[in-house]
Amino acid sequence: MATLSKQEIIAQDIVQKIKFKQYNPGDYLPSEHRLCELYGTSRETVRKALAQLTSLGLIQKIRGKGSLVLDMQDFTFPISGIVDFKKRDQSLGHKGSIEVLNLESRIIPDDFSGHPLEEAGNSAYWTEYLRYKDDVPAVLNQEFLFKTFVPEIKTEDVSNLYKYLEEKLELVISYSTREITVEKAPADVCKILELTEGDYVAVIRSMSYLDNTSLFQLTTSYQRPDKFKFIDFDRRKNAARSKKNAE
Amino acid sequence: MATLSKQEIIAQDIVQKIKFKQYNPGDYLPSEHRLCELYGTSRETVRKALAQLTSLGLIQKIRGKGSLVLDMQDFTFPISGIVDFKKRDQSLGHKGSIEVLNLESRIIPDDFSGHPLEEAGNSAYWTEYLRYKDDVPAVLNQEFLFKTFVPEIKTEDVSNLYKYLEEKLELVISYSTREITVEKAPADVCKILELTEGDYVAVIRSMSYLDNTSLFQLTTSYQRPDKFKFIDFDRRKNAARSKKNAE
DNA sequence: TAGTGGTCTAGACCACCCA
DNA sequence: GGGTGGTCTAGACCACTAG
Repeated sequence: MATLSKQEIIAQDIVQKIKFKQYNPGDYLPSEHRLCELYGTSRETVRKALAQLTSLGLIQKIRGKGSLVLDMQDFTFPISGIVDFKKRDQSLGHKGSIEVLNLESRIIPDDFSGHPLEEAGNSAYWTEYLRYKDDVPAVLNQEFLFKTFVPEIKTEDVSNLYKYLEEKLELVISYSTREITVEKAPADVCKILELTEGDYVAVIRSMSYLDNTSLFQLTTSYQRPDKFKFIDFDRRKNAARSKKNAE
Repeated sequence: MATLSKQEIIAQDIVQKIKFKQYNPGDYLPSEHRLCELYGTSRETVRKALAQLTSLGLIQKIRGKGSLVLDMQDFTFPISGIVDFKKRDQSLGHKGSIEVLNLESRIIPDDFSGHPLEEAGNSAYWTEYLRYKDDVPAVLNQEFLFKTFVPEIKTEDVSNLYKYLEEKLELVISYSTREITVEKAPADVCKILELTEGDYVAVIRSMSYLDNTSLFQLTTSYQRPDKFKFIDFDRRKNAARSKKNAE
């Protein structure tokens, strides 16, 4: 069973209400005071819930006025990351949209795709899989999964990797770093993504960590340029608010 | 004068101490209790400061143990965004690394670079500028700045745009949305970035907003593929922690 | 068992917006 | 002036880690 904190419950409830148009873009949410009453909690707890929505870009808090619901129409939930699903999730093409090309044991090499690897020599699973969008091979993923944390994995688990890792292996995935570049596609990648020699691809290299800061996954993802879109919501870290700035 | 909250002061102080190796990757920060004493504040305030560092990817909090300083060596500060400066900031090439090609008044067109524009018809400044990296033209920016918020701007202000907007115009820039794609470069962009016809570029389209949610800036940024790198730190939104998951 | 972080509370005072 | 969000406090109880 899932155990959710009050702030989580409140946050998710408001997210749902935004999603299903109970609160609309341009509206203000009920005031924090009112939300305290509605959920029977203290103000700090409500504020922590609202802080989550703020960092997701769902609301903007305006001092003296309230919490304004933003218009994120163009941003399919979730807000940030690779848009790797069609807007309207057709029933066809949904199933079987991932094809696992390879799954085998390998020792971590000295370097992988430019990653600096302190973990060289460890055992891991190596897997390659292809994701289709609009029935076109759109993304080729190549990755290592460290056996220390993933002792066993089957082909069918790869299609729903995070579900498998979190629910079956009960790993707590915590954070990852990503690096996006644009590069000429290697010949083998070209072939798989049905590109012509010399074409460019977007390359995403990422390292993913558990909550105890252990690296468990190394991924290189080659994205067909015409199928690639990365979206991002960014809040400016207000280094300092100012009245009258003296340089 | 800048007015910083306690949590900001604490956060920045710890950031500095990490930056200057007073706290090192692999170390634990002083406990929250200890930090309360050190800064003379309550625990919630300390925790808000640590929450900032967590979302920046500087630390990882581990229950029962402490706040571990992460190794973000490969991530030049700031953590997320376009890496648009050389690792070691040489004195040459630093000055004059931006060349303003164009600055003029224009009416917002019906669409711009695929942006859906409700603001069509408004007056704005239109500016194009070129950013050099390693003495090569690396990024071409084309953007609109709405005159409602930017009534006046000079060529020299463009080279330090956000400094001008925040310090001189006292605008409070709050958030922005970004979209990254990979596209064939238009002919004029090719010429400016010294690419050959048909080459690809990374394109970043962004919309930037003030703290009252007003859109004030629309940008399209063409990045030479060999000079483009986007880095990102991502925390997994823990939908639910679980003991034993039932489906 | 002692120490750590995770969550929550019921107040308080302030700055801002608006009628 | 009354309502809003921004910040801070001094407690409390819990869950987890470690020796």
